[in-house]
Amino acid sequence: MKVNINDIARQAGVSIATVSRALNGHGLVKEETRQKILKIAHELNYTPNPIARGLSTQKTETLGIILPELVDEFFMDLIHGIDEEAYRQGYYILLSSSHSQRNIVETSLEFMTSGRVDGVILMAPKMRHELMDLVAKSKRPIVLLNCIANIKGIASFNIDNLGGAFAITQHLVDHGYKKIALITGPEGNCDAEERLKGFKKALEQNNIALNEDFIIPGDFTIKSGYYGFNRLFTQRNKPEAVFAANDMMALGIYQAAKTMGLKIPEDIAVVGFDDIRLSHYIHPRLTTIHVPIQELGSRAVRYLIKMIRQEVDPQATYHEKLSTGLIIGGSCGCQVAQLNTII
Amino acid sequence: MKVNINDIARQAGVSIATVSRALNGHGLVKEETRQKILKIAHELNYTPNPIARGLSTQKTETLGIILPELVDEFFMDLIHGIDEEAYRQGYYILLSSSHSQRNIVETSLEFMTSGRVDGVILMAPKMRHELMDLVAKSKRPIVLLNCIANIKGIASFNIDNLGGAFAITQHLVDHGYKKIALITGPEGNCDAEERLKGFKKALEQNNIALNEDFIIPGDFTIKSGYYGFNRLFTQRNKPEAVFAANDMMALGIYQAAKTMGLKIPEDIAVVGFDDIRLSHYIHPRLTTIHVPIQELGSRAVRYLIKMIRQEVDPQATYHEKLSTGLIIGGSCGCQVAQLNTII
DNA sequence: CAGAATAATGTAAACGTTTACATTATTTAT
DNA sequence: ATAAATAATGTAAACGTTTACATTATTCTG
Repeated sequence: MKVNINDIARQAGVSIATVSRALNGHGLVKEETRQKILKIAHELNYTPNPIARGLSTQKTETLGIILPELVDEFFMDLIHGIDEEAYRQGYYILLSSSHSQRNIVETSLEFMTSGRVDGVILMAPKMRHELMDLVAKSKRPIVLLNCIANIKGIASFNIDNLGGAFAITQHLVDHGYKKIALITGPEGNCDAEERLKGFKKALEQNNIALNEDFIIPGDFTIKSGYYGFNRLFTQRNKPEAVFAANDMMALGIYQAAKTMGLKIPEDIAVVGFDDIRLSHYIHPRLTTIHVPIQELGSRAVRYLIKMIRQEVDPQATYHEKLSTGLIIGGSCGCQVAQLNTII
Repeated sequence: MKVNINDIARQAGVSIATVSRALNGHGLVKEETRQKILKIAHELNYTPNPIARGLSTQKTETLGIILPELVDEFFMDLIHGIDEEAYRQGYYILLSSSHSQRNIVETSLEFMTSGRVDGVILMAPKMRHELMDLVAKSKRPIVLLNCIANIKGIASFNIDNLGGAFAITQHLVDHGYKKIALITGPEGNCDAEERLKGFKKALEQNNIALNEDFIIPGDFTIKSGYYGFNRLFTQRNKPEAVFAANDMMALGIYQAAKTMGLKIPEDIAVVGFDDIRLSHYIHPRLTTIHVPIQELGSRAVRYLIKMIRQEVDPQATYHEKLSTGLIIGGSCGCQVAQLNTII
């Protein structure tokens, strides 16, 4: 039979309020009484029912995590970071992702109104109006994981896309490349837009004229990298280096280069962005930007819990941009020892 | 101000019990009354508080998912399958994973006793005694995702490791290879043990003597594949084909082969198990066994919900083994068109 | 029309915890 | 010793829903 607080109180010869105070560590309880209660609770394997506690306190110690999809290691790393930090702070993770049967607006609405979660981490690469409305109206703390920065009353976290793209483009420039192309991410995706900005900024700061023919639209898939590179190399004016706005597209470029009989980096230097695991194992190892995804997850959780606990103002405007790191492989032209290659 | 059931009842001029009956669709309610209540609830944006409902019904419509780790695409695919099916059936996912700060026994105990979840999906590659005790004593339905099969009162799901290993070993035999090696998975990991069994069974059924020197222990990492292959090829007696018990180890074999100046499949045929995404992009494409991980997740959820709803006996013994598929690449010696390669 | 059966609704309590405020016990100060 | 202050405990209600069983309303049958 399930033990409840009344059983503990009866056996300890005190009221249920005293049991509650003893177990929760606030309110006055004589130390002697408290020890007695703790001992009995331990003997009877009693822990407070979190559902009842949730109804009483209006807090569930649960965080809602809303993701746009669950398709690659990025999301694994993010969830991993979130899970670790949440656990560390005594929170549970209610996970939800968009798929063919559910969209992100419905899920967001539900999490924000249902009482199941104390706060929400929302990742939506494209922030539609209806979503922004929801976020603005929410009674529950929310942390966004995207480019939205310095908007009144919004807390958001992201990686420094612009800084990373700048760094890797600068690296190509430092190699002496002048004709540098970019295969972009999807239109409307703000990470992609920031990477484009970083690319342009690096060219500008190095007094390299931007050639619009060297900006090819992509969609973060291998295929768009493959076809984008094909397009670049069927143009009259050919680049000497190409920056793929993510590593998957860089893989597509590797494919296309092989098909065309081009050598990397001798004929064409290639760099990517996000340092997926695969990038370690291709030849030459891809030069790319490492992004701290787990840390992104854990920092977002930390701030969200601060808001829930009112340790920071939930209405405050806050933004964090996590810095990225340049990972040197051989694909840009650097001479590196390469042990970890497949072929 | 948060609307509650009393507001709806007052405005509809009925009791809260009638509101509850109307919204939950059971118990008698006059259709006219029901429509009126639904209309008002909709106008006031009322939905029942799930926490209060949970306390009353002792059901939260939440499933606890306990995973041993969150490190690769296997877990992403599994969570994806779980998430989709749970959503389809109106359930939420409370996700928890082991990490440096938490072990699987604690988490299992907590999920089974705390009332936060209606049932649990537990994946533990090594079923320790204390875990088996917990599972046996649990008041909540549990589905295991591992090799435990046909144990009294336990429901479990897994992929057909033995069948897949048999099939891929048979494929090597069909190529005419007689000297076939295996790099195993970790000791005590039952998936690994089943793959070893399938390997042995294929040899036996083809009257090929098992050479113990051709069984090399591995741990599912690239490194153990690399060093395992090195060991195989420093032996006097060398194999003509090697089956890596997972694709990551197969990648390690590719590395080692390159280092040694061996060609795949000309000098040594290589096959793997689990068809990770990376296996599509190496040259030659790895011949491997495809495993339906998303389906594993969704079938486990489906059965768990059946147990929760008492549509099946929660004390019944049940096991499902999901069949695998042979994916032909060039690494075994088959001639295949290979477009999707990196180099 | 009256009684029986069925449909519909309401009342009260349950679920298990937390906590504001009232009450009691103990300690301190004069 | 008495009064005031502080510590400790208890009572009652709250949180928001569900549902067993009682009550009332409506319909059916003889």
